Amino acid sequence: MPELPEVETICRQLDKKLAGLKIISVRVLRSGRETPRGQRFVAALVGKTVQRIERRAKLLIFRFVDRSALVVHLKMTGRLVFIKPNYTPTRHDRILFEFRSGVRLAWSDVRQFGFMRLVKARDLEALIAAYGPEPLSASDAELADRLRAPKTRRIKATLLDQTVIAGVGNIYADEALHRAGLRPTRRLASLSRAECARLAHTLKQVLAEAIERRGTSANDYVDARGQRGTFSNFLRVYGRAGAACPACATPIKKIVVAQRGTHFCPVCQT
DNA sequence: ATATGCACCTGTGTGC
DNA sequence: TGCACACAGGTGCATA
Repeated sequence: MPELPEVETICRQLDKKLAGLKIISVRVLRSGRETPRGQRFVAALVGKTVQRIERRAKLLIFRFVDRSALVVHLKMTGRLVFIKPNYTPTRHDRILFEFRSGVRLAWSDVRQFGFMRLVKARDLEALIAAYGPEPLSASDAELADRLRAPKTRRIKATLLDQTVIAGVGNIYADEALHRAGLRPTRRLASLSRAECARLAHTLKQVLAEAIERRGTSANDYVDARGQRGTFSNFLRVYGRAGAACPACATPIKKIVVAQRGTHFCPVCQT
């Protein structure tokens, strides 16, 4: 589900409520392939105190005061939602956390693609280093340069590559390309410096706007308070195949690029 | 180097 | 109504 803006939204809400709190209980309800199972994980986590919660790429990082960290990837359908003490677990809940002061959190994941890993400070650094720069921290020039580097690749595939730029997923790749007036299938070698700069700019713009609206709920996504993101109402192409382009009223087309559904306006995007 | 296919899972929507 | 199939905010690996 979540891309950078959704993970950022959840991150801010978690940090606000959980920073400084100690974990007092952990209940593993469903352990899948990527779910920590058993007593070791629980025993290691109980008693740790959250220093703060950060986001890097699409990862949520619970940093503990002992310098270890819990790294979470929600993948397609993962959720982290605050729950009430009388909450009844659903079949998709994987782990329930209780913090001091009674705050509780549920991690659920319908498709079970997501993971949680408890790592030491060293391993965390290595994990984080593998990603490209954060688009909202990097300059337009740096982003444009990185986007231009793999010359023969399609621009959409490059946007989705987490080692080029971190945090961009299918929705915001399509939205940024529409705003920049670029076809997702364009090869990078064909992009002018100005076009790359334009794309870097629209990418940052669309990510920032989506964060302000607490993300996009195309389907299941909800934030940590269980609320849907409202950027869904401002999408220009994603999920709008056949509907009118907001700029020129031409019907939006849907094709497959880099194995992903890809939406674009055949007139505005060249 | 890049693209493609498939795998990991479950749920939902579509068309017959 | 039932059933088969395509597809879904992500990523990783094996093969062309």
